[in-house]
Amino acid sequence: MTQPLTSPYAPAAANDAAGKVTLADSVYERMRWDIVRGALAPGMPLRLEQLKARYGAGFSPLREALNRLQGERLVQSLSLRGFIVAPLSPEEMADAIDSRIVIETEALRRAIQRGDDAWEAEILAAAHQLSRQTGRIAADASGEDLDQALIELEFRHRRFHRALIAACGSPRLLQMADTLYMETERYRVTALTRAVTKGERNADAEHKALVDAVLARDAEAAVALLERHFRDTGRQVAGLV
Amino acid sequence: MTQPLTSPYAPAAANDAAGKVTLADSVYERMRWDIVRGALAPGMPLRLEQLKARYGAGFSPLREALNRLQGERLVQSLSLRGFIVAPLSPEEMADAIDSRIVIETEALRRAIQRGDDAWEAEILAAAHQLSRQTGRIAADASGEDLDQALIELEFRHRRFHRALIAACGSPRLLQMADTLYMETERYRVTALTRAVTKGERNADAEHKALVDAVLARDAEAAVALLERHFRDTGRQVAGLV
DNA sequence: ATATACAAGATTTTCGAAAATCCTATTTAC
DNA sequence: GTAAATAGGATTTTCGAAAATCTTGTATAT
Repeated sequence: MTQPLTSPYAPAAANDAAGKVTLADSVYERMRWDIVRGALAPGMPLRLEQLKARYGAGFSPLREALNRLQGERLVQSLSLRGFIVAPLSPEEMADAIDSRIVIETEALRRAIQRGDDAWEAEILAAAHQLSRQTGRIAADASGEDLDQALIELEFRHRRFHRALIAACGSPRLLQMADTLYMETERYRVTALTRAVTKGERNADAEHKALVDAVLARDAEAAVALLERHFRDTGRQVAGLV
Repeated sequence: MTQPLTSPYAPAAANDAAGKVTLADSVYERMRWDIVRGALAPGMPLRLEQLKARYGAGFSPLREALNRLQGERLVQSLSLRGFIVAPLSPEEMADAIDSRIVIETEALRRAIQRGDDAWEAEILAAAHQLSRQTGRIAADASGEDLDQALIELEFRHRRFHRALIAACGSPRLLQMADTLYMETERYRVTALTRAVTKGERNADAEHKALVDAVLARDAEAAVALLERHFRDTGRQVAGLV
């Protein structure tokens, strides 16, 4: 449960050795998180000199991180002109959500067919923790701790959706889902604060319905709910832009 | 039409600027091709000193290329212990083919719905060129030119399958399809020579049936044929291992 | 005999400087 | 006045050396 609150993600392309050891690994994670949460603004040029100061690393680890991030579509490389934070746009968001539906509905079908007790238990545990955190934030939306509380919320939200499909049996589907999750997360981050603190939408109810359908092994219902959940979030975010 | 025969692939993550200019780009492409065709054996450790000699580049561009390749699952990074060529295994092949079916059948459905005249024309052109090359190789399977002829075949095969889904309208589905194509290509390469030169299987007929279904805009039939095509190839490759 | 500690060599990772390239502003030519 | 040429500065890209880490083999202790 002790999670580094500054970066709620597990490494997308898990390194074999124990934990992150190299500077490049660390820069990669910190930078990914900075992009997802918008600390590095979309479209912003990433000057090496500036990154060097920000992350306290030389050119090599920075470049290493940048190249990995490029593979996840979080940064774009302009040959001979450096890197920029991947821009956001309604078209890109729509494609990311569409693709996420393709991947995750298939993964969910497989998980429902193959999942065991441990899978069910993890879903319930994750759903509970997510629900608790949502309630906590809605209750007292104070300024100081809010940021940390939202980060924790994001971590639990991530864990819940990962738990749903974890038993799908396909490393590739899971990896693609991870990448797409992060991409769509960039769009959600802005909208998240408002939605949760002001109770503009009750995603909690949607999550609960999803859990019920999944545990009943009703693949069609679960897939329909998941797809609707994604599309609703997309519409909500689009409405804020 | 003038294609560098040593590397039939377009860059997976297309760089914005004109053509490849940096050393890292060039190393990346050459190395990717070397891995796909097996010149760098699966599981083989990639020692920097050795790569430096092979590609005539310093540590920086090599590392850059390695990191990008990692994102496409063509190499694996062992933290603090360098890189290895991603190993091949029946399990990985099955997952790659399965995932490819998920992505490409969806993309094909969309392309059939949205494709215009240019899309149809490109499919016919690609299918024709592929068929011609297949016949050419089956006719005179001489030793010297065979390698180059097979590379050309691979290039045309790639172009055909890309053409089918090109009109799907989703950059992400196309990129994922590209990545998975390369992964599965690693398994086909070994089997390809034997299959084509000995006429053990007539993929040409499968391709033709696919084109017919697609141009008739019969999505269900086309998707079924594509899925069967992928699975058959998988079985054939598995049979040779 | 087995296990632990240590040293030597190999390899990766990181750094900062040097080279190459791009961008911008100014000048020059027409 | 407009366009091409050019110089200066900024930035990326590449290199090779230095630092850090891992691996292997040998010696020492139990």
